[in-house]
Amino acid sequence: MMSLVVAIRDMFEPILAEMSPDRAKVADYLAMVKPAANADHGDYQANFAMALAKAVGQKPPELAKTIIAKIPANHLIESATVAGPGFINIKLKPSHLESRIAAMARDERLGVPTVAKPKSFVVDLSGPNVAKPLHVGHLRSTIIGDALVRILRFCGHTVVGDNHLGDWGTQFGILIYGYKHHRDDAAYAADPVRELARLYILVRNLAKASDDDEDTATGDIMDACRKETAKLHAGDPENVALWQKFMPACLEMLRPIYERLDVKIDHALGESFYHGMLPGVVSDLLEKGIAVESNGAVVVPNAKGIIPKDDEQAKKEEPPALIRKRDGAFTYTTTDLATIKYRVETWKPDVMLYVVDARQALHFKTLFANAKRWGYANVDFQHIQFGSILGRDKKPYRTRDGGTVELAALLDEAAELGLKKYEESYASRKAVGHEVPELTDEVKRTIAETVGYGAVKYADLSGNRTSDYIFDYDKMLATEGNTATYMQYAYARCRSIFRKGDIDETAFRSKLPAVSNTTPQERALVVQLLKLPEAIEAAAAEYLPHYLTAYLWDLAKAYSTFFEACPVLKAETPDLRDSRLVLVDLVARAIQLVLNLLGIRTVERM
RNA sequence: GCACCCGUAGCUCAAUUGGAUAGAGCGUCGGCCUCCGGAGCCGAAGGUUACAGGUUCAACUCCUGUCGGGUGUACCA
Repeated sequence: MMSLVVAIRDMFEPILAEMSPDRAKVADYLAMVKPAANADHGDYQANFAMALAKAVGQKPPELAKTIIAKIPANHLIESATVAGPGFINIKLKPSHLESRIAAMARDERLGVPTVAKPKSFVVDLSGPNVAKPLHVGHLRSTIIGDALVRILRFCGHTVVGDNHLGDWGTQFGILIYGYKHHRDDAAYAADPVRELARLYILVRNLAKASDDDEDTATGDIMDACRKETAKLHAGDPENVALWQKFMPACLEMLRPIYERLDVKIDHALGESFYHGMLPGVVSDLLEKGIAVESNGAVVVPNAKGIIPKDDEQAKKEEPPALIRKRDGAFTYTTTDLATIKYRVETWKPDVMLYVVDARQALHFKTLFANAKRWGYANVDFQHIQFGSILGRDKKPYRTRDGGTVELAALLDEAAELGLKKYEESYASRKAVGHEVPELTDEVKRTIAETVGYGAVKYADLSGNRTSDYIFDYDKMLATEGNTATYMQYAYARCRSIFRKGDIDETAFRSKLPAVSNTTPQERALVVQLLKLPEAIEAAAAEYLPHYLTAYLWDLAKAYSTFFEACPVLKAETPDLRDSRLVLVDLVARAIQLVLNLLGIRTVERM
């Protein structure tokens, strides 16, 4: 089923084709049909009369009237009126809304079509450094990346998620050094994951290196660690064997966090995977004349083709991309180029998304430019950037004593607060005299985690991803406003109605009653439900998950208003009751579907 | 120095990519519980969209400049 907005555009298409002097502009004009900015103006609005008037030399309001007069008899539009400087306000026929909502209810995909021309995507997401605990810095890439994978896949695209692990860096030097000098064999045999975690922290503390400066920290111990890293990279048999021995345990450290986040990534091809390809990348770039030697290193000139000759020029120009250091070591640019080569050869993507912190914008700008020079010009590279997570003091989010916040602890706290929310709600409902069921600890734990983790994810996804955001448990778990909790609550209320009415939704859906939309609240809810396909398409097209949270927020508000005004189980007639049940069920399904696209779960009671 | 991002209500954020009277939540003020879940609903106040120009029928959005904040700037990834 085509979406509402497309159906309306199709109606105007022949009219505009006839009237427009420039046929090529018709598509642009049609794009000016959008949902009404203000519900008082109707359901949809067409803004093309002003632009077209300019082209044909007429006054916009008169031209709008002419266009309206040409609309053929149809079952879609009830009225089209001219307003202001030439807007066409469109109101849809209730009968059409009803038949659309019926079709939506019959459809497992809730009327969301798959794309006509599926593309192939590779999404680079999460990318933690293994061998150390996952921390808050990896949260956004993981959450946003996972949401994009889910959204694009739902739209019908082929999507490969790839976790580009940092599994070849200094942290292994630290582990190898620790294992050689401080290991406890019995502890390692009993629980390698725990022992490696202990060694990593021990060595870091001995070297007094923080998470940020482990690559640059000075001191004998860090020098020794870096030597172990260099030996690993040079192929030293002992260190390579240790690396191979450690890797399974390192991956095992990550697994529980991804499980809790409900994130599954298809591949985890880390830096180590590309290690062997790097010399070939450099020699190929040199052969093709894309890279040159400079100061003993190998570099690719910047976008202007410049390699700074002196400090003065270096200050003015964008830097070249270094692909082999003077000491012979390769850089992350080299690895990234090798990764592009591998991904293109293996998965042949049309689009490659890098869900990475905005601070790496310059790196990706040069990386993409260089990849295109190298022969990958037909791949659409996109840096899906996002801002930093800040604390309430607007500085990078840290623990009270200034350390990095580990994800395990963060999720623990979120679930704990989720449980507290439930208990507060339980007490207050009980106090008001509601009948509240006693739930098992198991069910309560599921509620706590669903609410807590959902709150964290939703808070991350509901803002425009490019801006920084302030991490605040109180705000993300708020029961008022645009939060996961509110959406989950709206869902639980829908489900509660079906429970209360003792209605089996599977049976109900198999024999759907007719829908009417007599009251303004019902009509508003119907129109909002029908905007679902547009919301998903927009989120997929712009890679902006917050379009989906905005949709959910509007839907939940429309539902709450409906809920207050329109009794369902106690509706005046059985037909009306059934009609409203369809709406309630659709709200629940739409919330569940969209939350699922964001990687957030729902619960039947909370 | 140069480059990129940002500046919207007291606070946290939107604004469907150039459309009508710039919208929400929190907070403030005022209503609503014999009623399907009050983790709720209805309403009010609150704005020179940092500032100054420009383009356009139309600018928070595009261009130029100024001020303020953040980030990044070849051998760490």
